[in-house]
Amino acid sequence: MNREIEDAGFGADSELDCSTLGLMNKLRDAGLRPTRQRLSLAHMLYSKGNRHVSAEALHEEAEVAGVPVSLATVYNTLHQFTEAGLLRAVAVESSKTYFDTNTSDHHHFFIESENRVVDVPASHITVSDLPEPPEGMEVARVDVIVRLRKK
Amino acid sequence: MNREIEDAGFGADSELDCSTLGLMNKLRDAGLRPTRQRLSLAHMLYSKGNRHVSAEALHEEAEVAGVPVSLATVYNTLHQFTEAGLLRAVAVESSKTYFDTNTSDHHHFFIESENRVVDVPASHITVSDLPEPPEGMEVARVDVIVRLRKK
DNA sequence: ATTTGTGCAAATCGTTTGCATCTGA
DNA sequence: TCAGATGCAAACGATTTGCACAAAT
Repeated sequence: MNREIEDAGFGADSELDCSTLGLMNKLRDAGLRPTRQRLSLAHMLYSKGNRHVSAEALHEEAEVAGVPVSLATVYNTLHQFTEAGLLRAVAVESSKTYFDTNTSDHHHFFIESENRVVDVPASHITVSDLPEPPEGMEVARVDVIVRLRKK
Repeated sequence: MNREIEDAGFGADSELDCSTLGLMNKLRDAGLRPTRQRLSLAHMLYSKGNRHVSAEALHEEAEVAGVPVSLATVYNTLHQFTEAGLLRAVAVESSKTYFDTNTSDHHHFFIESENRVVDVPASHITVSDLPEPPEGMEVARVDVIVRLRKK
């Protein structure tokens, strides 16, 4: 087991905490090999509370942290995580895609002046009187985006 | 007045109906010169009920209709219209921007399999218990997107 | 005459892809 | 071993921009 962790690229001075072990299982469960890059990215994503990151931002963060990952791999990883249900893509504005580490039922504030996304617990917004979907269609998800501007 | 309309590029066989006159005023009121291209685009946008178009789609539509407009002008026009409150940008997925000719308070169905947007009257969705916006912020708008998939 | 809009082509931005190379089970 | 992952650079699609030309007031 220790061998495995070593192989994954965590040297003697790295934290070999249960969070890392948890991540490996998280990835395995999702059918994704716990590679060095995926573990690093997962670590950055999930060890700081709920986050909303763009591919570009995560890539830079990795560089700063001295973790060599190509941008293409960041994109691949984000999409794989999303497909696996480990992340959720948030569509706030049609230019950048934001990935939300919070996959539970909730909504979003979008602060337009800062291009920043903030979670709003689902319990704090009630959507009712939803109309019937057209024939043969069903509701996949309801996204509520509360756009905020400076007062 | 008729002169003006002729200058705007509407020949003898064009419909010089009040809809066109209305459009000219609509543009003037928005502080936009009623040029040939803007009038044509406005006409395509507003004479067929509520629509959700992408720049690319509108550009093609113009070409088919024999109205020569460059794609850059279509983009410019759509943005100008949006700033003027004549259109509303809908963010459904982070790749294409859709422009909605319905600027009144309402929400959207998004049919993922067809990349199609459909209006839902605001009266058919109730959003309640909205949380307090952070200090110094106010709600600019609440967007509800009901994502549909084939059953 | 002066300001504003238009078209084109090149530039940019975010994202995806092809392919040779490497790595984990 | 060998399917699966990575990196790089080139390809891509949507959108923007710079600038010469044309049209509107």
